[in-house]
Amino acid sequence: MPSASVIPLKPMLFNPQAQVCADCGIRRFSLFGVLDHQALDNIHVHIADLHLQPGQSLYSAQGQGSAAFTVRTGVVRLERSNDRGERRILRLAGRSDMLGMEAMLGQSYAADAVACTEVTVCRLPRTLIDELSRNQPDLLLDMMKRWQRALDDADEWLTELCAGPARHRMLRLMLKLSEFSDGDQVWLPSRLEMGAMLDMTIETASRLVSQLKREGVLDTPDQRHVRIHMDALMKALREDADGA
Amino acid sequence: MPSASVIPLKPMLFNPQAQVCADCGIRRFSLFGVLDHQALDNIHVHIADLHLQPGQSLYSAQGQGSAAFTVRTGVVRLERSNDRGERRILRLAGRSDMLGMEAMLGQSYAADAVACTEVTVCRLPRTLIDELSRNQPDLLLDMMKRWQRALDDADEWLTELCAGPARHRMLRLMLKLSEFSDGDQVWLPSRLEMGAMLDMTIETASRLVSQLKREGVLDTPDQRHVRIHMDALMKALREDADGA
DNA sequence: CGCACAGTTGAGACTCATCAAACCACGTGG
DNA sequence: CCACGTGGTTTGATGAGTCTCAACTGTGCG
Repeated sequence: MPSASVIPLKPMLFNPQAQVCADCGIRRFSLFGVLDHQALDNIHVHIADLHLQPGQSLYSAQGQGSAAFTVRTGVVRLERSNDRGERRILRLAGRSDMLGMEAMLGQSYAADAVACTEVTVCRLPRTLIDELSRNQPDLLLDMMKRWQRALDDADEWLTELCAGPARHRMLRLMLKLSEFSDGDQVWLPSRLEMGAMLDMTIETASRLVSQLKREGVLDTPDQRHVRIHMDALMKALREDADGA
Repeated sequence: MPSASVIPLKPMLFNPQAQVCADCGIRRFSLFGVLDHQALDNIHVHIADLHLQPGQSLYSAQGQGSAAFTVRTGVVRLERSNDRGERRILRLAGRSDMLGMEAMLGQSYAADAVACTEVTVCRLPRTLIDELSRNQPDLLLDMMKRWQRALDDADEWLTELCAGPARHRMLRLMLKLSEFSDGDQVWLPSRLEMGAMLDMTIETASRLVSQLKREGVLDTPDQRHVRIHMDALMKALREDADGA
């Protein structure tokens, strides 16, 4: 037994990877959240930390996937081209969301993942799942919950953002964006991105944003950020639901 | 060794449940497809066989889920109400698709599941997943693949059926429906259902169907079935993609 | 300064929703 | 048997909502 003077408050972690994960700000929301320090120490695969600039691609559809990812900061969009060659944004991933999990099943990626803002992610190599099923089978259940969460997100995106008149879809988008806020500022997509999310033209998106600014629902300190006045937004959503 | 005259061609299964599953026509597409007879014999939970009439509900959102289901025959729709109280169909499930898997994670159902046609399903009790993780951990990986497949379906539904002009969405729906065909007849949704899938009114849906009948893409032996002329459909889809 | 590019705004065309009426296939009850 | 209502479907006329095309305005950058 080591002398008391050198025992740290937390158990010492000999695996440097474990130390990084232990200190990670979002660990309690992430896959490893349920692991204690000791268990963390037993993870042997290399978990890399990636940093992306807006517009940079995290992975591409059809690419043979070699890793899944956990978003630590920023917003990532999942997109796909349909048969007419138009790009469609399927959904957004933010802090603590996991994407590209299909790679862990040996499948190719199902969509493109592109950074919308500055983004930091953890890269979880494909082999992690093998290690988990051997050493931490409990985490497989957690993985399933991640899948279910992705499915829930997809379903919600479809019901809320893909139906009804353009104005209503835009209002719902603002509500959705507010979920990705850090502080009172929220990332504001380009008009092109809005179009790809809501299936409308950039002109319509622009008109709607301008309109909401005039109504005092939004204001835009700069081109890529927006302050959303939630009370006004909610009021608009209500009026719009039963008013039409 | 028993005398040759009494040895069955397949090994004898003592668990009556196993016998049912072994004889199931879709077993090789289903969760238990990878199990051999012996392993099948070790499944102890009770897997019930359900039969539903068109319009009958399989489960409802918010209901505390007690089971997942595998579709053996027929078509089931997953639907949800959005904030404006309109029902939206999220996707369809057919032969060998699994639904309600969230129940296995102890969660409530994320949507309503309703039979569109006559339907037969297997009911897989929630406790099955515990049994699997204890006795057949390999199947957990298979379960994950099911989740990924559901996610892929959701993403495809969104990209193909939720964007573009009404006519194009209707054409894509016909293509999608043809995946659920048995024989040359395919289930034809009601106009109300089409509206809930494609976000259009029943009038628009009706007009488009009539138009496609006139063009020789569809014909309807009876109200609830359609014969789809795939070559004409494909031609229409192509013209529609680059023509507009 | 001038170019490139995203965003804004307007006018007209077209798609689709709305409202209304008629039709059809049913089953019910007189 | 037929009249009758019911619920889903079809069709038409009209108007609202979006797209398209076009011009213009900003903003950043060489």
